[in-house]
Amino acid sequence: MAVSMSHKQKAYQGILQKIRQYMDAQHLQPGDKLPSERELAYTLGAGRSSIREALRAMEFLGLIETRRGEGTFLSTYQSFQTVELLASFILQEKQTRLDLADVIIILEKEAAKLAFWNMTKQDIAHLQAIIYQEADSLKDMHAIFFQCIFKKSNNKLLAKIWSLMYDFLAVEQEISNHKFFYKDLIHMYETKDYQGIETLFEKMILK
Amino acid sequence: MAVSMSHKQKAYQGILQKIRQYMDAQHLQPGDKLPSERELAYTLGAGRSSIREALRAMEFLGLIETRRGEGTFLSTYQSFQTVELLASFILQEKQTRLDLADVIIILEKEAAKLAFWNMTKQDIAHLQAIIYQEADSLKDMHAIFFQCIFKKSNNKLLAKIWSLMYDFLAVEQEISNHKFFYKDLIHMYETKDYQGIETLFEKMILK
DNA sequence: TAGTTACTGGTGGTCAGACCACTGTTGGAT
DNA sequence: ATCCAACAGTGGTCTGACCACCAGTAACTA
Repeated sequence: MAVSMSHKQKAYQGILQKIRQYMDAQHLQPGDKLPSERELAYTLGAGRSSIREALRAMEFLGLIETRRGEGTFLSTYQSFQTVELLASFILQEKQTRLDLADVIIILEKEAAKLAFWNMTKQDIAHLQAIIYQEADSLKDMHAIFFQCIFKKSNNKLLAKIWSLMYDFLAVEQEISNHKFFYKDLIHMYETKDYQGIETLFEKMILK
Repeated sequence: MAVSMSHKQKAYQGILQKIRQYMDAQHLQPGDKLPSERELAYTLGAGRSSIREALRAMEFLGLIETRRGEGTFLSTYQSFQTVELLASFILQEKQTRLDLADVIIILEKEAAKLAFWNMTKQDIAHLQAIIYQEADSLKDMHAIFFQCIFKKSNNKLLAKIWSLMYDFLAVEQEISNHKFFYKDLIHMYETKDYQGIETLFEKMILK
């Protein structure tokens, strides 16, 4: 078998990686052309059908754009259409919601900890202001509050995952019960109580 | 051409629709089995490769699950495919790759902690076995090791995010430095040292 | 020369057939 | 009744073959 399959991983997943590497190595910009499917197949040592499955995945994500007779190109725009499509599939299974809630708490906790070391007095004051100026809803306030924290965490990926998950949270679903929570967190920043953050969030994990 | 192509629409898109219809007509429930690829190809009048491209898309969306030697099944865990989406086009950016490493560590840490309360002696023995039976690569070993832990964490969403992120890790990128790491973790399970897990992972976060 | 046409090579789109590796079952031997 | 080997079915992959389409280029015309 040409494509190295490390443990059940399908070929197209490996190919995705390789194509990504290729894009990186060649410094491809949006709009640039990718090698032809046949060439990719030869270069990466895979069958053309496997290459195509990988490309379909990328196309589905809006990463590339294929034009018959011309070739495959890096997409110039990030299509968000996919997001909406996916949103329509959101499931209502109970367990998933519980999982989701935990995941969000975990992300918020870690962001709060990462942000800990970058938190200035000004930032703290800002947080304070957020919880006092009444927002439309608790959920909005919560979102703004943590957007701020995620920003200070300096990890955009973490922030992105969070915002995505957060969008899925049913509106009715409670976020954090009381304002005490936010005040407590701010207080920990003020008093440099790193360990306290862990404890504060830990209580909220359901299981 | 067997598959009706209403101008420019690709075959697999039409096939997606047809499969949807089929699912509806047959009242398929999550977990039910789909016809085999060959049968679908015959029934829908398309080539098997086109069927596969459609199935790949559905799999990518988390709608189905394929099991080699068994068949294709409706996923019991639909939704949050969004994560995948996000992952891929977020990861195009540069800085995010550094963030990625941290995120993965965070996810693994939290999974390890969630799993803590469900860990039996048998499970621990299993983990032990994994690190001793030499795998193809360290990355593979690591993956198997944590797949086990994520399973015990009882949070499928967390696991899904992790596996996705993990796929994006460049092969060369080191995971965890030494085998000591795994042994340490196992030891903490044995000695019921919950706090130790936090500390163990904390050291690995870059910033 | 300038403009049109026809040709040609390359590309994605699709299909058919062939293996392989894996799974669950079945039927016979014990 | 139990066990195990052979088997049929399935997804995973590769190959080779067409087709439809596009972009140049060469040839032809005016």
